[in-house]
Amino acid sequence: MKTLTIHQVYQALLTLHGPQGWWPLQNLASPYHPGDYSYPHTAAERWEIALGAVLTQNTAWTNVEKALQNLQQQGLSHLPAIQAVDETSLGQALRPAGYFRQKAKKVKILASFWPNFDRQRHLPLAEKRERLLALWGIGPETADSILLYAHQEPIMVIDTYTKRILRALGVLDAQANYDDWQQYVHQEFPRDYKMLQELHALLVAHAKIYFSRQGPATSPLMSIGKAKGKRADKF
DNA sequence: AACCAGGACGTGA
DNA sequence: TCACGTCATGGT
Repeated sequence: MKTLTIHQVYQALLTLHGPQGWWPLQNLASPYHPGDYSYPHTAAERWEIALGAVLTQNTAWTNVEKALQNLQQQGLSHLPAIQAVDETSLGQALRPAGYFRQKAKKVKILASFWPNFDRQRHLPLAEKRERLLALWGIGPETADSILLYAHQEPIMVIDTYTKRILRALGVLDAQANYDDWQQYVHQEFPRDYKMLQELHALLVAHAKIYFSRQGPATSPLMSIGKAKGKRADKF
């Protein structure tokens, strides 16, 4: 079946939605503006991205924002405060983000690991990825989100939205696993962190509008490509 | 009132 | 490996 290339998808989404400019955290000193890929500049900003990557696991970003507001109000935005607070209290602040007991544990583990890891951010990508994956609570998507957005490493994030859109376009079959998806994108798309950030952010923005499980919207991508069906109905 | 949201882990086969 | 249950709050 004839399908769009990843690069064609990227160009189409860029025309449709414009530059996204992730990561969309709110507590940052220097917010991430579309077109500005020099961010993040400071250790505090890199930590906020890592924190947000854990909090948004299978969770709507609006709920993550509420949890981040709680942390700020309770003086728990910075790393030392999170390291000092007990897990139960941290969990209460994280309640709006869901899975609050698990996420409190995950955040405590990541917080103790982060300073040394961030200090060694010049280490090889593969080694850093292994170290992240060795942590309880950090899976492939969270690890790659941290590497791509906090450390500006050229690695693709594969989330449910990415798979949903690319599968609907007939890119890979249903039995592909995370590494299969990632290798495919890496083969077909420039290994450039700025472009990979935009590609992923654009896929998420597009999916929120046109690939929600409830919404009736029909994606313009489906008419550009030759994929059959207006939108994927089962994933 | 079910269903869903930018996953990851533990378990059993 | 891999499918399946579990974790949890807030919006639609």
